[in-house]
Amino acid sequence: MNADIKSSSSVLFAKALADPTRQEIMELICCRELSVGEIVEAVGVSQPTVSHHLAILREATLVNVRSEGKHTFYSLNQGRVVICCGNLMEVFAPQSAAADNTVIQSESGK
Amino acid sequence: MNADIKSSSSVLFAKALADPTRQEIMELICCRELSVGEIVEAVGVSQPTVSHHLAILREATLVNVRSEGKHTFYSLNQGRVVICCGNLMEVFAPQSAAADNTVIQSESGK
DNA sequence: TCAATCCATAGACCATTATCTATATAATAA
DNA sequence: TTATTATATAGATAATGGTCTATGGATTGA
Repeated sequence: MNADIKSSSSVLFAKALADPTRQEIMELICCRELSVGEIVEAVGVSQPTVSHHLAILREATLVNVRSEGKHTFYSLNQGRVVICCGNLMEVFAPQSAAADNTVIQSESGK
Repeated sequence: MNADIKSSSSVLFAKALADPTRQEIMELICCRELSVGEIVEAVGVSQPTVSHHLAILREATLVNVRSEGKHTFYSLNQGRVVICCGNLMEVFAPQSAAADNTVIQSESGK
């Protein structure tokens, strides 16, 4: 076990969150779909930079993507956030009551 | 609100977790105290590198530190992990049942 | 078909970071 | 005191990462 923590999903998840612009994007699309253009307008960086961040979020399976005509809509995968946070707590807070909470368990096991 | 997400504790937390060596160290000291030398022996990088990683974990208040003679013992701050994960879920998974779990709420409010 | 729009990718550039060696500091032992 | 051990800090180096401009591919409208 624990063969390659380097490519573990926990590291991938943390890396995806380890940038303020990405967290800003995640907040924007947390509870709604936004097109790339709308995200660009909101965060104030260039369109390729936003695409770059979205690619990282995609690779971490943290976003849902939907294409419609010329537009591509992104929304946050909240369930994935819950699963990843649950995994972190299972590994790094096993002695905490929250770490083996049944709600989190059932989410992470789906 | 949301004045400077750049220096937010969520970004600091994610950055602390965004390295495989640091996650390895966190696992090692998750449920016990280890001296710096013991950590060095376990992770296979140089002592200054381990000290560097421990400094980052300290700045994220993710470790408890105790000095005893020549030795310095580190252990993981599990409660902090729970709080930070709870914050992440509140922000990035507000529509999930796990995000406003009472156990997490009481922990993050202490 | 042609032009315009939307988004992704490529490449360059600069900042950050992970790692190392060397050294400083602090505590203990001789 | 002097030597030894344990840890932190400083500085150098190489890799990673965030951002930009330029460009390509796909879709739509004229």
